[in-house]
Amino acid sequence: MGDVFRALADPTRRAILDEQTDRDDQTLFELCSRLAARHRVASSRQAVSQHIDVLVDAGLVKTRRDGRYKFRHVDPRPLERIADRWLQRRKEGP
Amino acid sequence: MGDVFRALADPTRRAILDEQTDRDDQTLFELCSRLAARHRVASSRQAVSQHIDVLVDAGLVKTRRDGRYKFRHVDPRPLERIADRWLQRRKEGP
DNA sequence: TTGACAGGCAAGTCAATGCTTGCCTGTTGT
DNA sequence: ACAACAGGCAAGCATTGACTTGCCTGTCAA
Repeated sequence: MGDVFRALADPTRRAILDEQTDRDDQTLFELCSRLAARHRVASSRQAVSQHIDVLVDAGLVKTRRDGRYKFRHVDPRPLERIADRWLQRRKEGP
Repeated sequence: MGDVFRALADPTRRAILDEQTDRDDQTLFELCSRLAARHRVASSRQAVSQHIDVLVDAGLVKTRRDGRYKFRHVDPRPLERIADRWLQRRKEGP
């Protein structure tokens, strides 16, 4: 579970999540070019690939193979319990 | 805003948030002993102090001076918008 | 079949960061 | 006043982690 927090710590990985949330099922090359164009991320293909490994390990990204392509999409479920962890003392009522 | 994610990336800092959420307004020494006793965190006083600096910079912890004591309490507001960032494609309806 | 393409693996480099050590400032109680 | 206590500052060390480089595997189209 700590993997989720570590995965979110890097701004490039957050940009990857942003981009993949905006456009699902991108290939690695497509993701790289869109990261460069729309998020000012100038990382190499290998760097992006390694970031995605971290996101996959954290359970935030799922992959699907199709021939020589590999598609990735965001799984936001691990995020849903993050904020709740320290909101126990929230004021009751609306 | 990226400071919040970076602050949450370290397990010791998450333990500090846990402990401070459980018992508000602790001094540094009190926090250290409780971290050791209840969270198996064996960090020195200076290490804990530096972690708290990171949490303060992220806006997750507020401090209040009272004489030679300094009390700290969690401000969970920066966390409330974290999860929402990547939940845009959530299924609609309940 | 073979060359081009999508992606993966592994070692090495370099900067960020968690932690320690030693010393200093300010406050309180006797 | 002064000793004990709560906390802060700064330099140094060691680990983590992001990124690059070079090469390899597997797939598709001409």
